Parts: sequence; C-alpha cells; structure tokens
Amino acid sequence: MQTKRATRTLKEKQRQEREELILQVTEDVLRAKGYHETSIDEIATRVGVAKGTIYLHFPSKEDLVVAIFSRDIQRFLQGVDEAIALQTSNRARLEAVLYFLYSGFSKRAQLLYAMYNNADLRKLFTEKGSKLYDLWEEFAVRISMLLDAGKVSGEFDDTIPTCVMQSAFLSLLSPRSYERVLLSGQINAEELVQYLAHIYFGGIATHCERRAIP
Amino acid sequence: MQTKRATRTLKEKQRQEREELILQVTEDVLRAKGYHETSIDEIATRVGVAKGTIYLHFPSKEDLVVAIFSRDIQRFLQGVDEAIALQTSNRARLEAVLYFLYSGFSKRAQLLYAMYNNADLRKLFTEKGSKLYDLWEEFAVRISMLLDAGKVSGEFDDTIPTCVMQSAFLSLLSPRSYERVLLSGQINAEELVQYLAHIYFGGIATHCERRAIP
Amino acid sequence: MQTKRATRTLKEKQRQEREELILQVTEDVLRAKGYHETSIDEIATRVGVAKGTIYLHFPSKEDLVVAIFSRDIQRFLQGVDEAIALQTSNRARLEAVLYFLYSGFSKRAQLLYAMYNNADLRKLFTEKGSKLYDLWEEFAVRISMLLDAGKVSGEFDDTIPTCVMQSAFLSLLSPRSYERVLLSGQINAEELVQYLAHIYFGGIATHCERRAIP
Amino acid sequence: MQTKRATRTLKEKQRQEREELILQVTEDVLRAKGYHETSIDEIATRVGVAKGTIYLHFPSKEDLVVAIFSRDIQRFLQGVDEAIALQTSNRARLEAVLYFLYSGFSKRAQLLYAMYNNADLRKLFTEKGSKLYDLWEEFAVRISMLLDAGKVSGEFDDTIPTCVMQSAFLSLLSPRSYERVLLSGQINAEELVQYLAHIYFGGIATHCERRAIP
DNA sequence: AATGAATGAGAGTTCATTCAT
DNA sequence: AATGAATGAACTCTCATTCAT
Repeated sequence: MQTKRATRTLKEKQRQEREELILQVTEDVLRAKGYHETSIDEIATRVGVAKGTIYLHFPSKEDLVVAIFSRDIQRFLQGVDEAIALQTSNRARLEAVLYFLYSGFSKRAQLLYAMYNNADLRKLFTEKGSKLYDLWEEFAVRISMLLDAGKVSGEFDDTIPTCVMQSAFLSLLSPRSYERVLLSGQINAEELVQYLAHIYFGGIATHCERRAIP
Repeated sequence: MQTKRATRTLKEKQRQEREELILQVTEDVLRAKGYHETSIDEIATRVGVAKGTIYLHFPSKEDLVVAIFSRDIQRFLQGVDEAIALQTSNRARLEAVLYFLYSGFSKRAQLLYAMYNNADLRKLFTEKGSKLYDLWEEFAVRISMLLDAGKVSGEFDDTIPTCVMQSAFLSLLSPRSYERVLLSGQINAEELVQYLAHIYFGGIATHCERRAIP
Repeated sequence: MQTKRATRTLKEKQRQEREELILQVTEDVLRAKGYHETSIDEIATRVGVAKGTIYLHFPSKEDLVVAIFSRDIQRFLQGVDEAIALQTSNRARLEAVLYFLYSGFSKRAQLLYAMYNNADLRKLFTEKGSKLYDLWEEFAVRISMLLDAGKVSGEFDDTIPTCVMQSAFLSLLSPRSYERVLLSGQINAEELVQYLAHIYFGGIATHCERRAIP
Repeated sequence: MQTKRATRTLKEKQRQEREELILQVTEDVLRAKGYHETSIDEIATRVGVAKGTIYLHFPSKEDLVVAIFSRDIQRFLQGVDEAIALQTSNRARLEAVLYFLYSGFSKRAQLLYAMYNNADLRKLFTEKGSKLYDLWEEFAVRISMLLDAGKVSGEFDDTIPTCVMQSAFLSLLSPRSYERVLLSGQINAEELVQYLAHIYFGGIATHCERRAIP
C-alpha cells in the first residue's frame, strides 16, 4: 500500500516536473518565434517527448499557452506583492514594481506583452471570464490602488485621472520598447528602471525635487 | 482617342479605388484578428471579390500587409512632419506628435503597434533593408533629434540618456494600453494627450512648473 | 463594296499573320519550358496582345497546342514527301527523311518528340479520332511503306518485322538523345545524319551477313 | 524490451511497405498521366491514405518523383552491371543491357524516358549536382566505356564517334517507340530485343562492309 | 475586334489533434 | 502512460478561361 502510494507520489512528481519542463520550453520557443510559428512538434522535440505526450498535459495548444501566461501572471502578482510589502511610500511601491519587472522578470514580461499585444491572441486575454482576463485585471487594480492611495497621501497629482496614470504606468512596463536600449549594452536594467521612474514620477509627483540619478 | 484615354483613366481610378478598399478591409480584419487568423479568403469575401483578385493587386499576403504598414507609416511620418513644422519649441513639437497620433490616427497606430510587437511578424520590421525597417527607423530618428535639440536648448533634462527618453516616448504612443481608457468614454483623445504630455514632460523638463491641466 | 471586301481581305490577312505569330511564339516557349510551365499570359505578352486575344484564335490552350503540332506534322509530311520524291531507292528515301528531319526541321521535331513522349499530353496524340493521331499515323505509315517496298526490292532484310524496323527508325529520329551530341559542337547535323544512317542501314541492309535470328 | 524492439521492427517494416506502396502507386499514376496531371490527392486516394500521410514519407511532390527515379535508375544500374558481368564480349554486354531493359524493366524505363524527355521536368535531371543527373551520367558512361572497349578490341567500327553510337544506343532503349509493337502482341520482348540488337550491331560491327563515310 | 480585370477550381503544403498500439 | 503515424481541414497561391467594356 505504502509502496503504491509512494509510487503514485513519485509519478505525480515526475509528471509535474515534466509539465514544468513543457511550460518552460514552450515559453522559450514562444518568445523566440511567436504563437503561430511555434509548432507542437517543435515543443515536443525540444522537451524530448512525443507529440501525444504534450496532449496528456494540456488539452490544446491554446490551453498550453494560457497555462504559461496564467502561471507567469500569478508569479508576477506574487512578486509584485512582495515587492510592495517592503516599501512604505506609494511611489516606492510603484518603483519596486518597475524594478521587479525589469530585474529578472523581464523575459517573461516581454513574452506577456508580446502576446497581449498580439491581435491573434487577444481573445485569450479579453474574453470576459477567461482566467487570464481576471488575473490581468487583478494586477491592473493593484496599480490603480497604489495610485489612488498616493493621491490621498498627497504623493501624486490628483488632477490626473487614475486610469490615465495607470495606463501610462503599464505602458512604461512594455519591455519591447526597451529591448533595443538594453541590447545596445549602453545601459543596464537597473539604470533603466531608475531613469524610467525618474520620468514617470517627475511627472506625476506633486512636488518637483526628485531622487538624484547616480 | 479621348474616349480611350478616358476609359483608361476610369479604369485606373477604379483600380485604385479597389486597391484602397482591399487595404482598408485588410487593415480592419488584421486589427480584429491578427495576421495569422486573417485569411485571404476572408479578405476577398469582405471586399466582395474573388480570391484571385487580391493577387492582382498584391503578390502575396505578406506584401499586402507590408503595403498597409508602409502606407500607414508614410502617412504617419508626413503627418508628424506637418505637426512639427507648426510648432516652435521642441516640447510643443513632441506634444504635437502625440496629439497627431491620438486624434484620428490611433486606429492605424494601434494596428502598427500590435504587429510590431507580434513576434511572428517581427521579421517584417526588423529585417535590415526592409522598407518597413527603414521607415520605422526614420520616425524613431525624428524623435531622437527633437529630444537632442531640446536638450541643447535647455528644454529637456540632459542627464537622462536620449535613447531612454526616446523609448519612453514611444511607449507612451502605444495605443493598446489606452484603448480601454478611450473606450470607457470617461475621457476623450484630446484630454488623454494632454494628460500624457503632462506626465511625460513633467518628468523630462529641467524645471518644475508645468502647464496647468484644464 | 469593293472597299469592304478589300478591308475584309486585309483584316483576314492580318488575322492570319497574328495567328501565325501566336503559333510561332507558343512553339518557342513550349520548347523552352514545356506545356505546363507555359502560361497563356506569357504567350500573350510575348506576342504583344492581350490574353483574351489568344482565345479569339484558339478556343483553349490545348487547341493551341494541337494546332501547332498539327501544322508541324503537316509540314513535316509535306517535306518528307518532297524529300522522298527526289530519290529512287527506298534506302535513299529513308535517308532523305532522316536528313530532312535533322537539317532545319530538328527544332520542330524536337518539340514534337518532347510532347509526344510527355505523358501529360499523350492523350492529344493517342486519342483515336484526334487529328494528331491521324496525322502521326499517316507519317508512320509512310515509313512502313518505304520499308516494305525496300523489302520487296531486296534492299532491306525481310526477316525483320516491318513494325520493328519502323519503331527503330522512329527512335533514331528522336532528337532529344542527340541534343547533347549536337550541342557539344564536335559534330554537325549533316554528319550526324550520315552516321545514324550508317548505323541504321548497316543493320538492315541485306548485303551484310549477320547472326541468324533463331 | 524484446516486445518493444519487435514492435519497432514491425512498425519500421510497415512504414517501408507503405512507402513502397506510395512509390509504386505514384509510378503508375505518373506513367498514366504525367507529372502535372498527377495530384497528391489522387495518389493519396489510390494508396488509401490521407494527403498528409504522403508528406510523412516525402517532403514534397518533387522529392517523391525524384525518389522514384532515383530508385529506378539505381536498380537499373545494378541490373545492368549484373548483366554485363556475365558476358565476355562487349557486344554481348550491350545486348545484355538491351535485354535487361526490355524484359521486365520496360515499364520503369518507359516512365524514365517519358519524364526525361519532358521539358517541364528536365531540370530534375539536368541540374548539375542533382542526384538524378549523376546517376544518369553514370549509366551513360557505362555504355560509352563498353563502346570504346569494343572499338579497341575490334568489335566495333572506330570510324563512328563514340558519342553518336552512345546516343543511338540510348535511342534504341527508348521504350515509348516500341510500346505499340509490344502491345500489338505480334511480338514479345525477347524477340524485340534480338531484332533491335540485330539492327544496331549489324551497323556498328566491323565485319560488315558499308558505304564509306566521307 | 481587342482588351485585361475578374474569376474560382484546384494545386501543394502545413499542423493541431486523434487514437491504435 | 507514452507514442508517433495518420488525419484532414485550412491555408496560400496559380492560371486557364470568361466577359463587360
């Protein structure tokens, strides 16, 4: 009995490891090639399993992609929450979000943005009731709340509608635009974040002095 | 003779009208569905012609899409140039670019961004020597030059690298993020632009006072 | 009235000239590219008329090709008849046929053979009742008759079935095989014919002792 | 383990059988209809599989056809070599080649010739570096060598250029011309070969006085 | 009579998905 | 559970033919 349960647990573990590997590989290929240029065949080959095996884990290509984004957004949310928790001011919290995104998470965020902006896949994100829609919304609400809190505390300019501030903030996150900058090597992620924060907060802060850029 | 010439002119006109219609319809479908979900069959049906007719105007699906983007970027560049010419300060010029984009051009720009960010199609834009690459580059350079000029004139903060300022500006243009804001109806394009400019320039201006938001 | 008739005649003449030009051009393209790689579009362009005009002369691509072959075989037959008429012995007559083929007619014959051997087009030649079938048959019969006459006159070996001799003769005509030889430049058409006749008649002539056919 | 290996072997065997079937069917359809009139759809239907299955075995229609020809030429070469090895005189060797071709190989050779003479497909054979070009060349060289050897040994007339003799020999092989003869039923393959050899060698053998070539 | 834009059937090819092993 | 051969719908693109002008 115990052996059986142990076996089951072992198998379950192996199963999860494989699933994780599939997600990982798919993410890489997706980032490199985009959704339609990525074939199940290639994923299977790279993972080292047969095509059919992919379908034992995910009922369709679309589901596989949703699983990746879902996982990524969740991780992102968690990271964001942790980053926020360590800060006291709302500005610092938003800066922490920026920083979290660009340091280490940028690869995933880049994929996320690429797919989010890809009309082919927009339905995945915008169909109400879809898991991704809800998760994304949750993240957007977090930002809104920080902005509103900042307005109340006097940190942010309350003459600007929160929704605009939110959109501008989300725009700044879009890593595609900064790809070239980072790839050029003239600047690293940490510096980039500081500059972006500088630009963003210099604008929305009610007073003028800013943190010095080292 | 005159009849013949007139006929030729008429036919040519009809031809151009149809070509315009194809471009228009494709643009719409592309925006709604993305590149891979858009089939030549659907375009033809929507335009009201046979599949083969599309190929009388464009040698391939890719060429059709490039034609759309090429036209759009060119129009955009032209509009941007006109908008710039009317202004005297570099800040006003960049604001004019923003305004031009959001007032009436947003639909096309949205498509442009969606495709530009789509990994599947990146090659269209990033293959050196491609028409689109050059046009896009031209636009990016315009922005850089305005920023540099503004630094020289003392309008903009010269402690921030131009490339970052450029990327942040281009990010702000990304209309996808503002789609929701505009669609919500709480705010119109003109107001949106003013707020965005406010955010952007509040950050990069060397001094602190800003234009009041009405 | 007379003017009208004259006009009609002139037009008719122009029409025939154009038809001749279409045939000529098609023949060239056909030889260079083969049937399926030749498009009506290309023919029209080369002739310098619109696609539709081709169809005023020939009801279909197939009919156009049949017209070419039909004309060629008829000319060939005529040339063969003339060549035969000048000779007295049956051997000399067959040699004259060979010679006629290779000197000046080889281009057309080459096309003819290429098409005849092309399975895609075989139906054109082998459908009983088709014009081409009949014409081809007529030519084959001419050869047979010369061979039979030669057997009767003692010129040719009557232990070999005429049909085999006929096939072997037709094989020798196949210009495709000799293309390389002629193109190599080591040998010209006239010499080639003499060698081929040498080979062919050396074999079928009665004056030569050979292995007995069991 | 053994089961697994056995399974693999079984599957491999089935795979090869199917591939063989595809080749066989395609060969038949090709002979009957020619390259362009043969569609993958028809092949698939005749084989009794879906269209996609064909592409599991051959990456393109052209590759499929090349595979057929390649296989056929290789088998042909092998058969020719075996036939040659059993003979002592060069004449006997060439006769053996003829015989080998007409007894049982004629169907394939017929296809080969039909395709070889088809301008549409000439590129398959004549593109330098193509597998088919090399194989075909190998065969042609075999014949040349036998002819040259025969000249040296005194069997063949050395006043006739080898290249002409080679072309004439290859012409004789062209089974299209003899199709009618064989199909008429008056004569069988074996007899036909003997007659053809009779014709061919009667001409090139030295023991026979002939007209001098000027 | 001449045009050439329009047609649409049909081609080769791809790939997400299924299912017998 | 894992496989990968098989499927077939859907795709892009071609071109002989038609017909309004």
